[in-house]
Amino acid sequence: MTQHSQSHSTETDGPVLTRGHKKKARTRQALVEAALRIYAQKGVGELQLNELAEEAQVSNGTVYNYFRTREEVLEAVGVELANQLSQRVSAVSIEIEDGARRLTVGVRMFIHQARQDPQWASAVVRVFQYDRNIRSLVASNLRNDLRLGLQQGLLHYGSEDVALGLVAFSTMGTITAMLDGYDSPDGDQVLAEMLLMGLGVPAAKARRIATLPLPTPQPAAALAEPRKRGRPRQTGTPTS
Amino acid sequence: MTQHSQSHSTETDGPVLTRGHKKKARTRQALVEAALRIYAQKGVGELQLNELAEEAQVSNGTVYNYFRTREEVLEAVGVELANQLSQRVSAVSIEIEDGARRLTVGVRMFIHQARQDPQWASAVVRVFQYDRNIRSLVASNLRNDLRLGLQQGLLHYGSEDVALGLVAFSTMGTITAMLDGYDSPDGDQVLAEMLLMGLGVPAAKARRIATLPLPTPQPAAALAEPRKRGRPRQTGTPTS
Amino acid sequence: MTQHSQSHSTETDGPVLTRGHKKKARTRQALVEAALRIYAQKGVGELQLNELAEEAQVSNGTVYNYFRTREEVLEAVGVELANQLSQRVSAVSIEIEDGARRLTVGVRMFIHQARQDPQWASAVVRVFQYDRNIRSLVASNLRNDLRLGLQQGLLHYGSEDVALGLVAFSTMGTITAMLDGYDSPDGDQVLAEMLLMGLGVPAAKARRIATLPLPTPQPAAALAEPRKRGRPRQTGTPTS
Amino acid sequence: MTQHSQSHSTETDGPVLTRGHKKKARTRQALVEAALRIYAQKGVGELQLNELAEEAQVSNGTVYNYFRTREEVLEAVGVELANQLSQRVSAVSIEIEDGARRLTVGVRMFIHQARQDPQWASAVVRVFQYDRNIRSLVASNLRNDLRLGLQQGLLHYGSEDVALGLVAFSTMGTITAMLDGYDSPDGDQVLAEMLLMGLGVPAAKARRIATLPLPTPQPAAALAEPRKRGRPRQTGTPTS
DNA sequence: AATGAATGAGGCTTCATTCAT
DNA sequence: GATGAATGAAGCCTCATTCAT
Repeated sequence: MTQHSQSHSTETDGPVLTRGHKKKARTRQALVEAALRIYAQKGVGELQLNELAEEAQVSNGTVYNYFRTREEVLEAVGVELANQLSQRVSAVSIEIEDGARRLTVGVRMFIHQARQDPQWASAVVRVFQYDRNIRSLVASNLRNDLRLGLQQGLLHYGSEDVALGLVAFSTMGTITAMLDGYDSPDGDQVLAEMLLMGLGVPAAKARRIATLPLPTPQPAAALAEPRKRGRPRQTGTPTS
Repeated sequence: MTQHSQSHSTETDGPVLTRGHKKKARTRQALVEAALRIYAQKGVGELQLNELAEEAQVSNGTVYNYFRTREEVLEAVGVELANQLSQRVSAVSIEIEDGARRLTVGVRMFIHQARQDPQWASAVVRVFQYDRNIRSLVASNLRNDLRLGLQQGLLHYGSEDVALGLVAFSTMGTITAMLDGYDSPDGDQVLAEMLLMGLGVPAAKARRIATLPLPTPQPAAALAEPRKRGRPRQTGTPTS
Repeated sequence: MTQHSQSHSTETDGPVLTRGHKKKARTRQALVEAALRIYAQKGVGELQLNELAEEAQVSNGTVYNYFRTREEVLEAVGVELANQLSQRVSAVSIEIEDGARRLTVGVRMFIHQARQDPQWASAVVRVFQYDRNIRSLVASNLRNDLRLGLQQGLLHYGSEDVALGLVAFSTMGTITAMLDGYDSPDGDQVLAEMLLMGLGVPAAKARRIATLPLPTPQPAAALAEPRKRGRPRQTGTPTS
Repeated sequence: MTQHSQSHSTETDGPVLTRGHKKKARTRQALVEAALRIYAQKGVGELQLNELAEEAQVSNGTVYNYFRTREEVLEAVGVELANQLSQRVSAVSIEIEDGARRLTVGVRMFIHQARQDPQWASAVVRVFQYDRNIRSLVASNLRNDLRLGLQQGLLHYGSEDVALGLVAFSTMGTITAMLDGYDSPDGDQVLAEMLLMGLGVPAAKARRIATLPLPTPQPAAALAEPRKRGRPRQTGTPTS
């Protein structure tokens, strides 16, 4: 009954799948995106399927044509987000050979995109907190850059795991702070510089690398569609 | 007449612990501690009041003699944890005048305690993620040390907010990584060193400061009481 | 364990009971009166024992020193109110020999007192609706007057039961309307006149009887004490 | 899309009853009717939603597809009953031009129906006591007849509000007495005669109007469906 | 596939009652 | 007796899931 058309990923599946009944796959995508919007506002654990259905403009029963269970929705959204992340990051630093710069670019692009699309950023941060698989994925991306920099003699660190944590969590932290209302305009550069220094890059060089212009940004897509119906809501998100 | 007789735990409860008369009011403390244990295992949003009651060995109705609503429990526990944090941190670095060292000691002690009491650590991390008030509190503690180090010419950073995020989130991240299973034995020193370097301390000096022996640790207390009854548990939160 | 000191009735038991420990009996009376105030505001079925305790300025446990169960409280209050009613009514028309006038005076006094003490009136109306024993009591008082009037050739009616209902319910209705906000200044006279006419008294005579001056009113007593303590409520834990 | 599809019952549902498509939406009506049966047995304030669900043969959750809260159920049932009342009354006296007779017919029909369907009567009386909006509605219906009678020179009264209370409450009182076990066979005629006299109609004329034959009665419908499952019941309301 | 009503387990909350001090 | 914390049954309400159309 469910169909599981494997069309996640970020919209890139243009000519894939017999284009006759794209509608079906679109609904699934609409659900996933709606879920991300809800994540952004209320957190992962707070996602409710009737709200999801409403947000995606389908009836509640329809959700079950695409997912067998709530758990499956969470998983699918996690996968989708992971794909988005991989893709956005790798797209941007694909041509860079320098490990330190790859790292820098990744961190800064991430923060940039977060500033442009706070909803997406909020969802990412929350999933990162919620789902250790996502953390693993992010880590494995970073790990490559770190090792590359190490081999190239650009970076120096005592523990790869600690370095990993430093980079990943301080980036997420900067975004969190931004969402909390503490936004420094060139926070991305400042953070990148600090991180490079922390990873053994001399101050002058760190600053130079951290302030290089970024490659052309990606089109964000896929999120930010506002909800249609309903009063201002007030169901969820307690403190944060 | 009814409530909050004894209040905030970590007070030094002067003469005798069991002063008889207010023995009942210690139930509140039992509830808060039970809540922390549950946070540690399942997350903040997953706290359920019947489970809380069971964990604290009281009946469900008793919870409502101390908190009007579930929301109030979350808040009270957040406050409690915030108090614990402030106190532990300030207790440990109270005699240190050097901003860079204060920072270092704080970060390292925190990680140490987390390693000794993973349950407490898990609760702290989760509350930190969940509750922006806790983040604010941690930030304000750190801010003092940062400014001190800056005035003393020991630290150099471009943005206080970013520096704040760097220190706080990478510390929490290191603990999260530890709880995820990535434990580096000297992680605290390594992280401290990286952070100092990131904040402009020369490499050699950073290493020296980061490897100084720590002051005598505090008795952790207050957590780690095991649950008594119940099935093997495993109800909640999937991934994290 | 309970004491059941039979001191209900309306304060008249001056020199009864060894006056040593009147305090005890006073508490019981305080509870009954508090209950009446709550009846007036929320209705009989809505009485809650913790609220009762607060209103009576005792602790919740104390209620159970005087009543074994909530049901017993309701009953005691019903009895008290019945006594009050009998007493007030009979006190006022005790010297009147004319059935029609007795009826008239009873109805009018009742409405008068209701206007002077709306809280008491509200309680009476609600108990009248709730408790058929009270209805019986009121009925039996009225029945005497009706029969008297019939024997004296002053009243004429086809069914005693219907006449009873007419008088009792329209009186309660007038009070209810008053509490609903529809207050006619001399509603008591108007109603009495209508009732007399309905019971076969010629119009002129009805008006004359209905407009006779009333005997001296009773001191109301026993209700209307305001609540003492408390901010606007705030039962729970103030956390901090 | 979710709520109150069919609304207020007593509509004549034109062609076929079971039109298939909106069959589901008739659940609402089942709920309202079930609520009336419970009102009749236990009182308005005593309505419990699990019992309501059982009585209406749906699961408890279903109730919340139609009403957001218990309070909303009470309100909706009140409105429904108000509609039923308006309709029944106006249906019966629609062709009568004489204010006194309209009044008489209304009162008598009401008592008749109450005798035929004591469950419905009990619900009506209880709602009338509980809900001042219902009282207002009844009043506004009566008011028209009273004014008409006044204009026509048939009725004479000093205060419309008092007259209103007299008629309405004595009618409800007669029904209450009937439910209490005091049933006079011609109670409706006797009461009507008394009321007319009370409103200034000469005795002979009053009797003549009060004893005229009534129009054909309405089919009562909508109540009296027995409960299916369950223990012998008897949980609630003690006295009345 | 889509819809939306129905379901019911399970969580939150209240409140009469008990009990130790 | 008086107190007020503790108790737990019972009611309200939510929400993932099922099902008939």
